[in-house]
Amino acid sequence: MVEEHAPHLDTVFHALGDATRRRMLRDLAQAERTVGQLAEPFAISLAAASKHIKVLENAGMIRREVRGRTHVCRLDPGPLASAHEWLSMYERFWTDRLDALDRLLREEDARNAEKPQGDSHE
Amino acid sequence: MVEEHAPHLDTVFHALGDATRRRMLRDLAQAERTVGQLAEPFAISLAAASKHIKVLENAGMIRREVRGRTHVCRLDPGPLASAHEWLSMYERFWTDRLDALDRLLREEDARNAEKPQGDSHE
DNA sequence: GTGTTCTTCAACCATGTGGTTGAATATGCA
DNA sequence: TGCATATTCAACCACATGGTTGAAGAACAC
Repeated sequence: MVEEHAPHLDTVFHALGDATRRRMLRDLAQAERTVGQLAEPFAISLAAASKHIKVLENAGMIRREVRGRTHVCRLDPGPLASAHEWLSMYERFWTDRLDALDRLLREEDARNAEKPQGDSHE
Repeated sequence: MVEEHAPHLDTVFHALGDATRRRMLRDLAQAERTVGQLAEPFAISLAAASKHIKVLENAGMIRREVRGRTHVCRLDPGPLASAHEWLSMYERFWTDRLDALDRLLREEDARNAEKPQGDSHE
Protein backbone atom coordinates (compact mmCIF):
# COMPACT_ATOMS: atom_id res chain seq x y z
CA MET A 1 0.00 0.00 0.00
CA VAL A 2 2.99 2.24 0.42
CA GLU A 3 3.63 3.25 -3.13
CA GLU A 4 5.95 5.76 -4.75
CA HIS A 5 3.56 8.66 -4.47
CA ALA A 6 6.14 11.43 -4.26
CA PRO A 7 5.42 12.80 -7.74
CA HIS A 8 1.79 13.19 -6.73
CA LEU A 9 2.66 15.03 -3.56
CA ASP A 10 3.60 18.06 -5.63
CA THR A 11 0.13 18.31 -7.14
CA VAL A 12 -1.66 17.27 -3.95
CA PHE A 13 0.06 19.81 -1.72
CA HIS A 14 -0.26 22.44 -4.41
CA ALA A 15 -4.00 21.76 -4.63
CA LEU A 16 -4.25 22.11 -0.86
CA GLY A 17 -2.40 25.42 -0.89
CA ASP A 18 -5.46 27.43 -1.86
CA ALA A 19 -8.28 28.31 0.52
CA THR A 20 -10.88 28.13 -2.23
CA ARG A 21 -10.01 24.54 -2.99
CA ARG A 22 -9.83 23.59 0.69
CA ARG A 23 -13.33 25.00 1.13
CA MET A 24 -14.49 22.91 -1.81
CA LEU A 25 -13.05 19.82 -0.17
CA ARG A 26 -14.82 20.74 3.04
CA ASP A 27 -18.11 20.95 1.19
CA LEU A 28 -17.46 17.68 -0.56
CA ALA A 29 -16.84 16.09 2.82
CA GLN A 30 -20.52 16.71 3.61
CA ALA A 31 -21.99 15.35 0.42
CA GLU A 32 -21.43 15.14 -3.30
CA ARG A 33 -21.77 18.45 -5.11
CA THR A 34 -22.24 19.68 -8.63
CA VAL A 35 -19.84 22.17 -10.15
CA GLY A 36 -22.37 24.93 -9.68
CA GLN A 37 -22.89 24.01 -6.04
CA LEU A 38 -19.16 23.99 -5.41
CA ALA A 39 -18.80 27.38 -7.05
CA GLU A 40 -21.73 28.99 -5.25
CA PRO A 41 -19.95 30.15 -2.05
CA PHE A 42 -17.37 32.14 -3.98
CA ALA A 43 -17.47 35.48 -5.73
CA ILE A 44 -15.70 34.13 -8.77
CA SER A 45 -16.86 33.09 -12.20
CA LEU A 46 -17.98 29.58 -12.98
CA ALA A 47 -15.02 29.24 -15.29
CA ALA A 48 -12.64 30.04 -12.43
CA ALA A 49 -14.38 27.54 -10.16
CA SER A 50 -14.17 24.99 -12.95
CA LYS A 51 -10.42 25.47 -13.03
CA HIS A 52 -10.16 24.92 -9.28
CA ILE A 53 -12.19 21.76 -9.60
CA LYS A 54 -9.92 20.58 -12.37
CA VAL A 55 -6.89 21.12 -10.15
CA LEU A 56 -8.47 18.96 -7.48
CA GLU A 57 -9.45 16.39 -10.07
CA ASN A 58 -5.95 16.24 -11.55
CA ALA A 59 -4.60 15.75 -8.05
CA GLY A 60 -6.92 12.76 -7.73
CA MET A 61 -8.78 14.29 -4.83
CA ILE A 62 -12.20 14.38 -6.42
CA ARG A 63 -13.95 12.19 -8.94
CA ARG A 64 -16.51 13.44 -11.38
CA GLU A 65 -19.61 11.74 -12.65
CA VAL A 66 -21.49 13.37 -15.51
CA ARG A 67 -25.22 13.08 -14.90
CA GLY A 68 -27.06 14.60 -17.76
CA ARG A 69 -25.89 18.17 -18.01
CA THR A 70 -24.55 18.36 -14.46
CA HIS A 71 -21.17 17.15 -13.27
CA VAL A 72 -21.40 15.61 -9.84
CA CYS A 73 -18.17 15.59 -7.81
CA ARG A 74 -17.33 13.54 -4.80
CA LEU A 75 -14.31 13.30 -2.57
CA ASP A 76 -11.61 10.74 -3.18
CA PRO A 77 -9.65 10.50 0.07
CA GLY A 78 -6.64 8.67 -1.32
CA PRO A 79 -4.41 11.70 -1.96
CA LEU A 80 -5.43 13.25 1.35
CA ALA A 81 -4.35 10.03 3.02
CA SER A 82 -1.03 10.16 1.16
CA ALA A 83 -0.39 13.71 2.28
CA HIS A 84 -1.38 12.81 5.82
CA GLU A 85 0.93 9.83 5.73
CA TRP A 86 3.80 11.93 4.46
CA LEU A 87 3.35 14.44 7.26
CA SER A 88 3.21 11.59 9.75
CA MET A 89 6.90 10.99 9.06
CA TYR A 90 7.54 14.13 11.08
CA GLU A 91 5.09 13.34 13.82
CA ARG A 92 7.79 12.59 16.35
CA PHE A 93 8.89 16.20 16.13
CA TRP A 94 5.68 17.47 17.62
CA THR A 95 4.92 14.51 19.89
CA ASP A 96 7.83 12.66 21.48
CA ARG A 97 10.32 15.45 21.23
CA LEU A 98 7.89 18.29 21.54
CA ASP A 99 8.78 19.21 25.09
CA ALA A 100 12.53 19.06 24.57
CA LEU A 101 12.64 20.75 21.20
CA ASP A 102 10.09 23.35 22.09
CA ARG A 103 11.92 24.24 25.26
CA LEU A 104 15.18 24.65 23.34
CA LEU A 105 13.53 26.81 20.71
CA ARG A 106 11.93 29.03 23.29
CA GLU A 107 15.21 29.41 25.19
CA GLU A 108 16.80 30.40 21.94
CA ASP A 109 14.15 33.01 21.31
CA ALA A 110 14.53 34.34 24.81
CA ARG A 111 18.29 34.70 24.33
CA ASN A 112 17.86 36.46 21.00
CA ALA A 113 15.32 38.79 22.52
CA GLU A 114 17.65 39.79 25.34
CA LYS A 115 20.70 40.07 23.15
CA PRO A 116 19.67 41.59 19.86
CA GLN A 117 22.49 41.42 17.34
CA GLY A 118 23.21 43.48 14.27
CA ASP A 119 21.37 46.58 15.36
CA SER A 120 21.07 49.26 12.75
CA HIS A 121 23.46 52.11 13.16
CA GLU A 122 20.84 54.57 12.08
CA MET B 1 -10.75 24.27 14.76
CA VAL B 2 -13.17 25.81 12.32
CA GLU B 3 -10.98 26.15 9.25
CA GLU B 4 -10.50 29.91 9.29
CA HIS B 5 -7.12 29.91 10.89
CA ALA B 6 -6.38 29.28 7.26
CA PRO B 7 -4.10 32.00 5.93
CA HIS B 8 -1.32 30.04 7.54
CA LEU B 9 -2.30 26.87 5.74
CA ASP B 10 -1.96 28.59 2.40
CA THR B 11 1.73 29.21 2.91
CA VAL B 12 2.37 25.89 4.63
CA PHE B 13 0.78 23.75 1.94
CA HIS B 14 2.35 25.88 -0.74
CA ALA B 15 5.76 25.36 0.83
CA LEU B 16 5.12 21.61 0.90
CA GLY B 17 4.13 21.58 -2.76
CA ASP B 18 7.71 21.51 -3.99
CA ALA B 19 9.95 18.44 -3.90
CA THR B 20 13.07 20.54 -3.32
CA ARG B 21 11.62 21.99 -0.14
CA ARG B 22 10.30 18.62 1.03
CA ARG B 23 13.79 17.21 0.62
CA MET B 24 15.18 20.10 2.67
CA LEU B 25 12.71 19.30 5.42
CA ARG B 26 13.76 15.67 5.29
CA ASP B 27 17.38 16.69 5.74
CA LEU B 28 16.47 19.01 8.58
CA ALA B 29 14.68 16.13 10.26
CA GLN B 30 18.08 14.46 10.62
CA ALA B 31 19.94 17.40 12.06
CA GLU B 32 20.35 21.13 11.77
CA ARG B 33 21.88 22.29 8.49
CA THR B 34 23.50 25.38 7.11
CA VAL B 35 22.19 27.01 3.95
CA GLY B 36 25.07 25.55 1.99
CA GLN B 37 24.40 22.08 3.34
CA LEU B 38 20.73 22.33 2.47
CA ALA B 39 21.57 23.46 -1.05
CA GLU B 40 24.21 20.82 -1.69
CA PRO B 41 21.97 17.96 -2.97
CA PHE B 42 20.49 20.12 -5.71
CA ALA B 43 21.76 21.27 -9.08
CA ILE B 44 20.58 24.80 -8.50
CA SER B 45 22.32 27.99 -7.53
CA LEU B 46 22.80 29.01 -3.92
CA ALA B 47 20.55 31.97 -4.56
CA ALA B 48 17.74 29.66 -5.68
CA ALA B 49 18.23 27.44 -2.62
CA SER B 50 18.21 30.55 -0.46
CA LYS B 51 14.79 31.43 -1.88
CA HIS B 52 13.46 27.97 -1.08
CA ILE B 53 14.74 28.27 2.45
CA LYS B 54 13.05 31.62 2.78
CA VAL B 55 9.76 30.09 1.68
CA LEU B 56 10.07 27.48 4.41
CA GLU B 57 11.07 30.13 6.90
CA ASN B 58 8.13 32.37 6.02
CA ALA B 59 5.85 29.38 6.46
CA GLY B 60 7.30 29.01 9.95
CA MET B 61 8.65 25.56 9.23
CA ILE B 62 12.30 26.33 9.89
CA ARG B 63 14.14 28.67 12.20
CA ARG B 64 17.41 30.27 11.40
CA GLU B 65 20.27 31.05 13.71
CA VAL B 66 23.12 33.15 12.38
CA ARG B 67 26.41 31.78 13.66
CA GLY B 68 29.21 33.91 12.39
CA ARG B 69 28.95 33.88 8.63
CA THR B 70 26.87 30.71 8.42
CA HIS B 71 23.12 30.48 8.83
CA VAL B 72 22.08 27.35 10.70
CA CYS B 73 18.52 26.12 10.10
CA ARG B 74 16.43 23.89 12.31
CA LEU B 75 13.07 22.29 11.78
CA ASP B 76 10.07 23.85 13.52
CA PRO B 77 7.36 21.20 13.54
CA GLY B 78 4.47 23.50 14.42
CA PRO B 79 3.22 24.18 10.88
CA LEU B 80 3.69 20.54 9.93
CA ALA B 81 1.51 19.64 12.89
CA SER B 82 -1.10 22.16 11.76
CA ALA B 83 -1.19 20.69 8.27
CA HIS B 84 -1.36 17.20 9.71
CA GLU B 85 -4.19 18.22 11.97
CA TRP B 86 -6.09 19.80 9.10
CA LEU B 87 -5.79 16.62 7.06
CA SER B 88 -6.95 14.62 10.05
CA MET B 89 -10.37 16.22 9.62
CA TYR B 90 -10.78 13.96 6.61
CA GLU B 91 -9.36 10.89 8.24
CA ARG B 92 -12.69 9.13 8.47
CA PHE B 93 -12.89 9.11 4.68
CA TRP B 94 -9.99 6.77 4.33
CA THR B 95 -10.46 4.83 7.54
CA ASP B 96 -14.09 4.18 6.63
CA ARG B 97 -12.89 3.05 3.28
CA LEU B 98 -10.37 0.85 5.02
CA ASP B 99 -13.26 -0.94 6.67
CA ALA B 100 -14.78 -1.59 3.29
CA LEU B 101 -11.48 -2.57 1.71
CA ASP B 102 -10.09 -4.43 4.64
CA ARG B 103 -11.15 -7.82 3.40
CA LEU B 104 -9.81 -7.12 -0.06
CA LEU B 105 -6.49 -5.90 1.28
CA ARG B 106 -6.13 -8.95 3.46
CA GLU B 107 -6.70 -11.15 0.46
CA GLU B 108 -4.19 -9.09 -1.48
CA ASP B 109 -1.65 -9.41 1.31
CA ALA B 110 -2.14 -13.12 1.44
CA ARG B 111 -1.55 -13.43 -2.29
CA ASN B 112 1.53 -11.22 -2.21
CA ALA B 113 2.96 -12.72 0.93
CA GLU B 114 6.17 -13.89 -0.80
CA LYS B 115 6.64 -10.95 -3.13
CA PRO B 116 9.19 -8.24 -2.33
CA GLN B 117 7.71 -4.83 -1.54
CA GLY B 118 10.41 -2.28 -2.24
CA ASP B 119 9.18 1.17 -1.42
CA SER B 120 10.36 4.58 -0.44
CA HIS B 121 9.03 7.56 1.40
CA GLU B 122 10.96 10.07 -0.66
C1' DG C 1 44.98 45.98 5.24
C1' DT C 2 43.91 41.76 1.29
C1' DG C 3 41.64 37.77 0.22
C1' DT C 4 38.34 33.84 0.87
C1' DT C 5 34.01 31.88 2.43
C1' DC C 6 28.94 31.96 3.31
C1' DT C 7 24.89 34.02 2.22
C1' DT C 8 21.79 37.41 0.48
C1' DC C 9 20.28 41.00 -2.80
C1' DA C 10 18.96 42.97 -7.27
C1' DA C 11 17.73 42.52 -11.80
C1' DC C 12 16.06 39.77 -15.14
C1' DC C 13 13.61 35.88 -17.64
C1' DA C 14 10.32 32.02 -18.70
C1' DT C 15 6.59 29.76 -17.08
C1' DG C 16 2.65 28.97 -14.01
C1' DT C 17 -1.43 30.54 -11.57
C1' DG C 18 -5.86 32.55 -10.76
C1' DG C 19 -8.82 35.58 -12.49
C1' DT C 20 -11.76 37.64 -16.32
C1' DT C 21 -15.03 37.61 -20.58
C1' DG C 22 -17.36 35.68 -24.41
C1' DA C 23 -18.28 31.78 -27.27
C1' DA C 24 -19.04 26.82 -27.63
C1' DT C 25 -20.99 22.40 -26.21
C1' DA C 26 -24.31 19.48 -24.34
C1' DT C 27 -28.40 18.40 -21.93
C1' DG C 28 -33.27 19.20 -20.35
C1' DC C 29 -37.78 21.03 -21.15
C1' DA C 30 -42.01 23.16 -23.17
C1' DT D 1 -38.36 22.72 -32.67
C1' DG D 2 -36.57 26.60 -29.75
C1' DC D 3 -34.85 28.16 -25.43
C1' DA D 4 -32.95 27.89 -20.92
C1' DT D 5 -29.48 25.49 -17.94
C1' DA D 6 -24.87 23.50 -16.73
C1' DT D 7 -20.34 23.39 -17.78
C1' DT D 8 -16.23 23.90 -20.41
C1' DC D 9 -13.14 26.17 -23.78
C1' DA D 10 -10.27 29.88 -25.69
C1' DA D 11 -8.08 34.01 -25.34
C1' DC D 12 -6.37 37.23 -22.52
C1' DC D 13 -4.37 39.75 -18.31
C1' DA D 14 -1.80 40.69 -13.87
C1' DC D 15 0.96 38.72 -10.80
C1' DA D 16 3.60 34.89 -8.50
C1' DT D 17 7.06 31.40 -8.84
C1' DG D 18 11.46 29.32 -9.63
C1' DG D 19 15.37 29.77 -12.01
C1' DT D 20 19.61 32.47 -13.57
C1' DT D 21 23.80 35.80 -13.11
C1' DG D 22 26.57 39.21 -11.00
C1' DA D 23 27.36 42.24 -7.23
C1' DA D 24 27.19 43.19 -2.27
C1' DG D 25 27.70 42.22 2.81
C1' DA D 26 29.66 40.04 6.73
C1' DA D 27 32.76 37.12 9.02
C1' DC D 28 36.94 34.50 9.21
C1' DA D 29 42.08 33.86 7.89
C1' DC D 30 46.39 35.72 6.66
